[in-house]
Amino acid sequence: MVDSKTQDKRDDILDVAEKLFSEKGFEAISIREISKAAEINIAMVSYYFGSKEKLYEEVVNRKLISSEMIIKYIEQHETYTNKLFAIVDMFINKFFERRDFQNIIFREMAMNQRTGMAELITNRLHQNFSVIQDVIENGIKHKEFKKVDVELTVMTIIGVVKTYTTSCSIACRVLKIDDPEKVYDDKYKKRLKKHLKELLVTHLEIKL
Amino acid sequence: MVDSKTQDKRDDILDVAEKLFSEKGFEAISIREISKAAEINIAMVSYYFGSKEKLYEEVVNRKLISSEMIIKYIEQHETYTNKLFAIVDMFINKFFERRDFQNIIFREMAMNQRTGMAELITNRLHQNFSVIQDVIENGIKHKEFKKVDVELTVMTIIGVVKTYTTSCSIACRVLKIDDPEKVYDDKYKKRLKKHLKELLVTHLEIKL
DNA sequence: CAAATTTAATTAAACGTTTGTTTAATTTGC
DNA sequence: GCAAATTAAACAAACGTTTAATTAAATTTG
Repeated sequence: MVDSKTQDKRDDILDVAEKLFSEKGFEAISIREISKAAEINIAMVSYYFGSKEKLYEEVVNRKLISSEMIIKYIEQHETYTNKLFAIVDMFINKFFERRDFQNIIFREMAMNQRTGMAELITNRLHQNFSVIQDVIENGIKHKEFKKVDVELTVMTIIGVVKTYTTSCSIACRVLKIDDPEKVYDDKYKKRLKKHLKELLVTHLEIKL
Repeated sequence: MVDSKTQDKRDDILDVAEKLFSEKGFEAISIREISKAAEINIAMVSYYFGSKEKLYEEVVNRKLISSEMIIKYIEQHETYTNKLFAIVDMFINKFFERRDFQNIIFREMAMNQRTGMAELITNRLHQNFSVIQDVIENGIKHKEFKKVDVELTVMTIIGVVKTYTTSCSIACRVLKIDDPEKVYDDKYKKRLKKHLKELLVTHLEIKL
């Protein structure tokens, strides 16, 4: 069994690494910076994780949303409309609370480096996207939604949320927000949810 | 006056650097890699551009879309609907032909490093977004569009295109495309344009 | 117009840093 | 007293940049 105190230390390092990696990227952050921020010796990263790359893999792996989680989250809702709305809520919530992490994910997606890592992420993301796709497809089949380009509709949902959370400085300017931290206020979270749902209501011709 | 042969060499280096930076990011690419790919001596980068950072700045600067270009492109269209459609066409065209470059831009946006560079990009992007915003706002004012959340609608337009072009591997999986290069086929370009326009038509309640 | 001279382009080698990782010694907790 | 945790120091490799020497091109001169 893993010592709980040791686990805490590991988690500390993972948290710090996640924050730094997300801010500046994998290559731009040195083990020395991570060690300093986590207040540990440089050698401890190799000691705990083996290498910088393996540390990074663990950072990514531990926070990926599982499609099972999404399915469990939406299965309690009756109509496809409500399932879809639940997905919107969930995704925006997750993106807002894990905004640091999302930066890592989508930066990794935009590159073809570290192919193993990219493949892992692609697989997991695709699973998540498939859940959304299924809901929309079933909604169409049951005449709850109008026929649309399902795949691109999925990308639209992700695209809006992703752009909002990963291009914070642009969001600030567009929304005329003075303090970058306010971008993640509840006020704007609600506004984003409202916008995305209205967009889907008209696009899918949902009758409320 | 700058020698045209020298200018060609510079452009060669800029092209190679753009490709490599876009694939793996600024920090992950060394001057030695760039030199090798461009078939020049390592010292030539410093000689031509001063430093790696200044080379990067030039890579970014020379390909940013100017808002003047957008304005000129759309002013020939009469209705706000056609202006908006022209914007959609233009953005998708630009994103498709400059997909390498877009990776750089949005990676830079997601980070807060190199603050000077980020600020430059933010300013330029914001100008471009403002043009779209103006069109939508005026369309609403002239009753051509329904009242919507204009700012988030702008982010939606950008978000879809951006997600499509900068997450190629995900686009492949979602759209069931076997060869990554096909993602940028005309077929899919048309499909994306069609989807985005239909999305806007319903969202803004445009009567065609 | 060719030779001489100056300027620009290009090169290989070396520079000092910083990188990720390892080693071997020391401290800590049980 | 022993194993695990932690440390400081050292490692080779790679980094961006600079240097000083050489070649190529352009300009001036006789």
